[in-house]
Amino acid sequence: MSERNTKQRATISDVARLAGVSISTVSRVLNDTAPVSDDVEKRVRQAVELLSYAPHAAARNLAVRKTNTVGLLLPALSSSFFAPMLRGIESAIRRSEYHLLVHASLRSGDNDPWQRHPIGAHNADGMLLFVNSSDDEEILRNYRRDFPMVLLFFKGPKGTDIPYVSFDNAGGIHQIVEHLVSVHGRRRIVYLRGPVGNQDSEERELAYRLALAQLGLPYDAALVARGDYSEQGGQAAVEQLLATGVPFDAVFAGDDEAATGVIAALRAAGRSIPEDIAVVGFDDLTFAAHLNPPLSTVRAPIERAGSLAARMLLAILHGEEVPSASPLPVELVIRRSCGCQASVPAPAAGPGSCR
Amino acid sequence: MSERNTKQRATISDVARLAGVSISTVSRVLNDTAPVSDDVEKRVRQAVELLSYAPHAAARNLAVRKTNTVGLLLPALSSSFFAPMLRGIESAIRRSEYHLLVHASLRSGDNDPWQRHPIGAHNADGMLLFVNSSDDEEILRNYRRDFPMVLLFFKGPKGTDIPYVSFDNAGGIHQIVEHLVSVHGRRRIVYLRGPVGNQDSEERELAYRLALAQLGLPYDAALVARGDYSEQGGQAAVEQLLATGVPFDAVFAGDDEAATGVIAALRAAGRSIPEDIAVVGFDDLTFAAHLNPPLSTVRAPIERAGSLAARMLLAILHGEEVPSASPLPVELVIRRSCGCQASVPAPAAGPGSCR
DNA sequence: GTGAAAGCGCTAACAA
DNA sequence: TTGTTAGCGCTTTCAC
Repeated sequence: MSERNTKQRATISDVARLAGVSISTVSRVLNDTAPVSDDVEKRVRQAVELLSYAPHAAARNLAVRKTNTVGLLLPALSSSFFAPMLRGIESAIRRSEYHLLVHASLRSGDNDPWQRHPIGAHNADGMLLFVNSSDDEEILRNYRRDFPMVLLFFKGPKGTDIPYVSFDNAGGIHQIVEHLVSVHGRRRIVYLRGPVGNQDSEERELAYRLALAQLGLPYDAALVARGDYSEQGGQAAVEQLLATGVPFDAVFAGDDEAATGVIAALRAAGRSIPEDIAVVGFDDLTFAAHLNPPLSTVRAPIERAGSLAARMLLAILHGEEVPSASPLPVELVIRRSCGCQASVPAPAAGPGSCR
Repeated sequence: MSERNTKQRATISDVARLAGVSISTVSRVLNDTAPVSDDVEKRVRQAVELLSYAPHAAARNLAVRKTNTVGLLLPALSSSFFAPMLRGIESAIRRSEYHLLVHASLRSGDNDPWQRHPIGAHNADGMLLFVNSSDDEEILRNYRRDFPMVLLFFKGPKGTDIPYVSFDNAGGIHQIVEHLVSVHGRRRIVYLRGPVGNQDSEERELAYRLALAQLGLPYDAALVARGDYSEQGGQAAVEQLLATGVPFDAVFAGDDEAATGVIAALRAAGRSIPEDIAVVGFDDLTFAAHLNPPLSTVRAPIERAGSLAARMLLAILHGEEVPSASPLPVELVIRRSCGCQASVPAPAAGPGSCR
């Protein structure tokens, strides 16, 4: 039988006793906070090693009034979009002295205090926020307390100036819509929305309308379908569109996941892509290149955005004044679903070119 | 200018003072740990509301000697594999009183103590571990201290009996290999490994060899290629295989990400899939159905595994004895890349059938 | 039903 | 260079 050693965790006093010094001395060598004689330092380090001592974070946090962790609040951990974002955040946080506390908050309105404030000043020094609005109250409260925050892909409640990161939605969308009409002669382009309340989606819709106007194309409200940045959402939206009989020759999905649903629905309905209907997405998630046909889309630097947001938060935590980042540039990625024949992805192709 | 309110966080004493009671009373009503008169309770709750007080986690943790958080250690946050796993873990943790502390530990061997023990008894009550072996020392230390752990997809160091979750690799692989040979007559099937040290990959290789033997096929070491569960790895492996000229008529990739690389490399070399070479994967990640051709694979219940592991850890934290879970059943998913013509995925098709 | 007071393990003055 | 001590904000006996 495995003989488990149930002895308690060693504390700083244990180390001090074993090394024959006071606890403050131990604290000093561990934190390099004051000079200590070589001899003493050696003894302390030996004791630490022997007891495999590790300082208790909660106690330290309490004493220094700092938790050494930053929180991340988002709607879900899964999804192809969050993966690169998380990677960016994690890599930035890892090179700092902070830990990352993550909370995915699908539902809200709970009354358990631990659920109501999953992350806040009580357990983090600052937080990264990706929420679908509606949490304004909580954000404002933190804002008033000067609690460090950085927002991911949305502006905070009005009246606040919380720094945030964002994509240059307008620029990317102008390019891809122009590509669809100038190169492929599409004229009835449906826009597939993201979840209601998603600021990115709203910006993208605006940009879509603007692009249409600039290209001299009429805006038809019937061509705006509601999705939720999910495959099922995209599929359902297209099925409904097909059912109503509104004519269209292209669909611009608010994100790539929705685009895969669009493709599936179109194909199931016997429409060929891109001949009958061109489809394009947004984000350039990892699977986009492997879809059938390979998806033309707008590449958003998601990982970079995550890393940037984290670094902004870190800077704030280090006492710096941090303004919102300017919108991160996106890039047109032309593959086949728009009608181009490029067999190789042609990054940075201008809207007028095709490969 | 926004007029920020820089007042300090309210503490329990502030609440007590405002409510005209002692701090112990406040603690009592907040934790429902002893009867309190209705009147007092009301006053306390009002004060809490007024000050928007939230207990300071570190202080509470210190007092109760419990952190109320569980840690998750994994090699990376991104990747299509971790996404569902994280979702499973998160959803289980969220319905408990615990928080989730995440740490992605790409590199190791660092000497900063915070890096060396990113998660442990100092900041968590238990942990979920997804590591590529080599961290045995740390695991053993925690094990000896009775620190609650649950391992994800690997058995712990020998001599330990740390509970873990796993997939029924053997069963799934037997089915898919048999399908490849019985239905499609493939005889030279390459196995594309995962990262060295990955137990799942080793199990899968063993199962592959066993299946070959049972089907009366010879084992050829030249048909075992090394990958790393990544698209690039799969691509490189196939390119090399092609370069050496070893003949093969199918490739079984250790996971779906590698399979996409395999497909890309094969196609780039002008081989048609599945006519020339059949390819199958493992996991059934979200993109598998959308590949071209749609990927036949073995579906692993990743999200369920994550959730199960988290619930096991929670059970241990609640004082229960928890044995390792029996391997989670996997399921053959036949699409087109194996040579079947099914236009619709046929879940649970037997190895002998094709749609 | 309520309050006083002793810690939880650590850091940071302040002395020596 | 080192030790003593007073907290950090909270829970939890132990009295009352």
